[in-house]
Order: sequence, then structure tokens, then C-alpha cells
Amino acid sequence: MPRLVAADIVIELRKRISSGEWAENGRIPPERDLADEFGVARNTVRRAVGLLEQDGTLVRHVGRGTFLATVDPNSLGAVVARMEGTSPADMMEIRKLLEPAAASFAATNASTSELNSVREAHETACDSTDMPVFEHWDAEFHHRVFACSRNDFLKEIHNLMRILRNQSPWFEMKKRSFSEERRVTYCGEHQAILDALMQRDPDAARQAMLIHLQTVERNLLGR
Amino acid sequence: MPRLVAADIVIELRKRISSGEWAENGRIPPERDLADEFGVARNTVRRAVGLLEQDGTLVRHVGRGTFLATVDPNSLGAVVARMEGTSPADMMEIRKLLEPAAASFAATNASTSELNSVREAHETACDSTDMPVFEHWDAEFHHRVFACSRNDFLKEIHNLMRILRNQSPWFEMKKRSFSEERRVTYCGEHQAILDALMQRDPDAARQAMLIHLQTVERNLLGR
DNA sequence: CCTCCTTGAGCCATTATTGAACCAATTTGG
DNA sequence: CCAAATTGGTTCAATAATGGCTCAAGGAGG
Repeated sequence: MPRLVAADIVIELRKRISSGEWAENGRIPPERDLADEFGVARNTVRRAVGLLEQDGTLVRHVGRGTFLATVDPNSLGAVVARMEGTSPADMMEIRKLLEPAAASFAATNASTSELNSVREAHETACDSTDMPVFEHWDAEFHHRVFACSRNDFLKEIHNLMRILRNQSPWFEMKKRSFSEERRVTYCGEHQAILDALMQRDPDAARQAMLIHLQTVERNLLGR
Repeated sequence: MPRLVAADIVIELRKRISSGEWAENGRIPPERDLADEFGVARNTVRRAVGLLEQDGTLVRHVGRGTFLATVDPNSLGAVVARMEGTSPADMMEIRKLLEPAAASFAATNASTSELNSVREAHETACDSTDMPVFEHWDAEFHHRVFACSRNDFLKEIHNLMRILRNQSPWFEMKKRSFSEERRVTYCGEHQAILDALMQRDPDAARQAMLIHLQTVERNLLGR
């Protein structure tokens, strides 16, 4: 028997909620019934339901039951939830808008030590023959470019995209799209970006980043 | 058995992590299970997991388990929380990146009825002399442009920005920057955007939106 | 020979789950 | 209107799972 049953129940409940299982009257079965159904103690179900209540998915009333919260489509939570369904094509389009701009900002705004940390990520990535390690430092390279763009909002948007890309539907796609040859290509393109940053040339940095993202897009979407 | 068993396990774990094996709930098996599976002592697994924890790939909690750092659901909340502190200057910079692109997309992708709904928002805004009413339809105009860009992710990013801009520090700023003269200016600029959309001219739409945002920026930041 | 890593074992501190009981608010049915 | 049933809220002790830590013995490589 695995542990952390509550977390698994949260996932299962989320699945059922989004599948519309209880959308009719918006009422969820009593905790005691759910406990029976999942074969766990009521306390465990209570913990799971509590988490869903905390993040605003459910509302509980003593003596009445537990209900789906009426979703405010303009709440931050709802917006982020909808973002989780973002398609790779849509996201690549936004990356092509934001990352070249971030590179351009970085060329003018970055401190020398920040640029060194970008170079460090680049070199570590190039030295990695192991795919997951390369992937990690590749992501780190892009992240550090955003970090020295000196626009905190831009940086956080990139964080958001990074989290979204770490959700399960993306894994298969990344796995399919990587190869040794492409790793070498990426290293060369990163080098061009880094060179432009070092030379403090915003336009060259923007251009180099755009070229790189077009390569990534081709590999990812097979265009 | 050669030495450096722990390093090999690090590589194997990285592989599995990047293949998405534990992406669903972000939890990796207990150290004791991994030790059994790899046929090594628990101490060795601990060393490997320790390395991955050190470089930020994993997070460990006594009594709970070991988790992928990137799928930590709190990290999404943390990102959004940090976004709430976004400065007007940073956001204007991003708006100037995204909204002209959205207008350009809209010029090519929008359906006729979508364009009509943009025009409707525009006309209602122009007819409003009351500041909160104008404000509402002004925001609605921009939102509808994003809505017909046919990029859901872009649309949600704009929703996010809209919510952030509706928080208190922004309210004062908007109130200060508003005047009858500016309202008329905005109406004219919106008209130019709408005309470009109606003529299905992406470049003109991008340009008109950029000009408008530069006006907004000047008024908002006093530059 | 010395150093570092692995092994296997044991114990600790923290956390999660269980099962139970009782309370408080609400609904249901007579 | 009242009583019973239903439902979430709270607490508690016992058990199990999990990472944190230490130690002694064995082994591989310099």
C-alpha cells in the first residue's frame, strides 16, 4: 500500500470534477461514501477534500455536504488552470515573441557576472553527453537569459512557461524531439546567442535567439 | 561492480525524471524501494538522491517522501504571488511586446463576427463619458482583440495582466492618468487599430497597437 | 598501506493513515 | 413542530511509512 494516499485522492477527485461527473447539482458524495469507495479512512478523504477546499475548488457546509465552488473565470487560479491546457504550438508562438526580446534586454542590461552565469550554463550543457543533464542545463541557459533581462514580470512569465512545460503531456514530445545531432545544433545556436550578449549587441542577440527558437519549433512540432 | 555506483544512479534517476515517469504527482519512490529496485544499499541511493537534491532537482521531506522540485504545486502559486508585485514599467514593456503581436494575429485569424464584437466594444467605449464605464469597455476592447488572436495561451496571459492591473496600486495610477482629452485620444487610436483589423492588414494592426500603447505608457508613467 | 565508496544494519524524528468517538449544523420525515 | 438521520468538524491514540543519521565491515583503486 502506497503512502500519501490523500495526494492521490486529490488527483482522482480533480479528474472527476473536470470530467463533469458532479456538474449536475454541483454536489460531491459525502466524505464517508468517498472513503468507502476509495477504501481509505474518512480522515484521509477529509484531508484531500480540505486541500481542494483550500485552493478554491470546493466548498463545504456542515450538515449539507460538499459542493463544487462556483468558478470565477477571472480569478487568478482559473486563469492558471486554463493555461495548463496550452498547446505546444501556441506556446512556441509566445516564446518566439518573448525570448528574443528577453535576449535583447539582457544584452543591454545584464551585469558581467550575470553573463558569466549564462556562459557557465551554456558550457555545462555543451559538456553534457547525458540527455537529461543536457536538458536541465539547456533550460537553465534560457532561464538565466531571462534572469538578466531585468524585467521581473518577463522572468516570471518564463517561470510559468517552464512549469507548464514540465507537465506530463510535454514529456513525450520532448523525448521524441531530442537527438544527439540536435544537441550539437542547439549548442552552436546557444553559442551564437552568448556571443551576441557578450558583445552587448541587442539586435544580434534578438536575432540569434529567434533563429534558435525556430530550430526548436521545427524539431518540436515537426514543421 | 565498478565504483561510482551513486553517480550511475544519479544518471538513471535523471533519465526517469525527464521521461516523465513520476510527473503525475511529482513524487518519487521511497529510498528503500529504489534501493531494492537498483539492487544497492539504501545509503548509496541516499547519496544519489542527495546530489539531485543539491542541484535543485528534488526536494525531500522527512516522513513525507521525495518530490520533483519543478512540479511542486506551490511553485505555481509562488510565481503568481511574485507577479502581483509587478511594476507598471515592467508590465508596459511586456504589453508592448504582446499586444501588437496579438493585433497582428487577429488581423489574419479573426472571424467577421469576432471583429464585430471588437467594434462593438470600441463604439460603446467611445460613447461612454463616465470614467469607470469607459475604462471597462476600453479593457474589453483590448481583451476582444486578444480573444480573436486564436492563441489561447496569449489570451490567458492577457487575462493575467488584466487581473494584475485591477489591483489597488494600479487603480490610483489609472485614476491620475485619466482625463477627457486622453479619452478622446484613446478612441481615435482604437479606431485606427480597428480599421487595420477590418482591412485584414497585420502590419498596420501591429503598428497601430504599438502607437496606442506608447501613448498609454506616456500617460501612465509620465515619460 | 591508505583512502574512498559501498554494504548492511539499526535507531531516531517527522509525517501520514487508520479507526473510532463525539459534536454541530442541516435536512428529512412523520 | 419535533425527532431521527445525514453530514461536515474535531480530537485522539495507535500504527506505519519515510527521510536523517551513525557505525562497523568489506572492497576497489592509487
